[in-house]
Amino acid sequence: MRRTDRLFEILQLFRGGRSWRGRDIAERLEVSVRTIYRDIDTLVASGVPIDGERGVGYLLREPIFLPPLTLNIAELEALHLGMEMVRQSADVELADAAGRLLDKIDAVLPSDRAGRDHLGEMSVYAGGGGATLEHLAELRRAVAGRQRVDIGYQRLDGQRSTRRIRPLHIEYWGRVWTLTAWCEWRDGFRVFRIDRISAVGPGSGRFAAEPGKDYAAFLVQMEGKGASR
Amino acid sequence: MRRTDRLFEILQLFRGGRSWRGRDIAERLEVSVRTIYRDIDTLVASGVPIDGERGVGYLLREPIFLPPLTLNIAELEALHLGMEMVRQSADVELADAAGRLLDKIDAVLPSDRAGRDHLGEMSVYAGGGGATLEHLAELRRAVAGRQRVDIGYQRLDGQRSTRRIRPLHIEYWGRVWTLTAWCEWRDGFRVFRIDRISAVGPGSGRFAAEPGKDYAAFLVQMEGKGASR
DNA sequence: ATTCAACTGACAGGATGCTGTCAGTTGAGA
DNA sequence: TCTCAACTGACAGCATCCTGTCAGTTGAAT
Repeated sequence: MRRTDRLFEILQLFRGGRSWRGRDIAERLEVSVRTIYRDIDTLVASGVPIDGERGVGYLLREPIFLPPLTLNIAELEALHLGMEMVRQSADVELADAAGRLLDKIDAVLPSDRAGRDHLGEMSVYAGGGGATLEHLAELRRAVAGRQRVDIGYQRLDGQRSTRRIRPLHIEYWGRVWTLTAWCEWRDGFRVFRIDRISAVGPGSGRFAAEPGKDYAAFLVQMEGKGASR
Repeated sequence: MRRTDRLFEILQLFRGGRSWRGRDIAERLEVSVRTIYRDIDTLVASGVPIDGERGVGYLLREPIFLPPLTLNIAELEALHLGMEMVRQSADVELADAAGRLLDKIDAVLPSDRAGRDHLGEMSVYAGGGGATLEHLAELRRAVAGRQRVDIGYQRLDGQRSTRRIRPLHIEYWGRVWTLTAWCEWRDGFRVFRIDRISAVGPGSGRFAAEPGKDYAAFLVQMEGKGASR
């Protein structure tokens, strides 16, 4: 096997997410362990974020590897605009991630294209303040992990309530984030504005998808009502 | 010079934007033209979009080159979310560029991370329809190129007018796009909602930045009025 | 202090890649 | 049809890189 092919194979092993000892990689790829140590050195030197620890092995610190890409001007502008939109309108975790991604991009662009003023004569004012979205990140995780949660909610008329819900889907409407959920106490679908959710707590574990109470069923129900989305 | 260093130098030459003949590159890097033909073949084979034509030379079809990058999960989510926001809320040019960028990313991701459903249990509904933003792209260009334009505008009360303006800045507010301009007929700053601009025409060429009539002056004036942004 | 596995530096030998040259091909223009 | 520059295939010779081995180092655990 040629060296460049082997380097690629090592990256594919690491992409799987687990850690690998040098000796194990050597056996797998049928070379000496000395060769694997050199290969890992080469990958690290070219920027691949590999962590290694005696007794533990090696693994990729950041699992998503993008090979060299070429973009045109409009694609770079779209990237800058989109990251600014996320920085201002999503939760702090996604906003920070967008910022880090821009930093990575800026670090490798020529100096005439990098830098803070990457939007030129455009500005984004889409923020609603971090506080109103303090629960977005954990709700995203609850949706992804199919975890019931108990939420504290404050309706427009000021009335407060608590609900035990199955969070099904999150929507972004340009200024407002909403959560579509199945409410176990009202036994029906409800849509909550995330900026009015005042508390999120654990709500008795995970839930299984149940026909008639999932997001697909919600969409069918909404179509029946003729609601325009 | 080692070959890999020379390949990098060739990329740097192309990043300058002009075209280069094989013979000129060979002279510059002090190797034979045969070697340069091999180098260009190698760059093309690894995905660099180089165009070549007899008598013209070689140049980079897409001038922005990103070397290998590694991202974590949140950064990839931010990227997907941001590109979807652009696709739905910006003009067709930026929306298409965002789509192409996502296609490029998906093409190089492992299959478990690529694909259309990249937002998982989130949706973006930030579109206002392409028609209302039909002038955004040309206004972006007018701002960038400091070109006066004549616009047809329809105010909220239905009244229509035409204005000759110096377009200074574009703002995105989460649902609405606005254009900040110096209106030459009213001799003052005005802010126009881009979805209410019904026509854009050439407006007697370029304008020079004029103290008191640029975007910085506008911001000072807005601060004076205590307006909250 | 000792042990053991992970890791590194140095070396020899082999393998692979690279370069310039040259004859030939290609394509556009006259 | 001819000319000319851009480009390619083939070749020999050289240069560089890669690999496995082995002695030594390192660091954690005992």
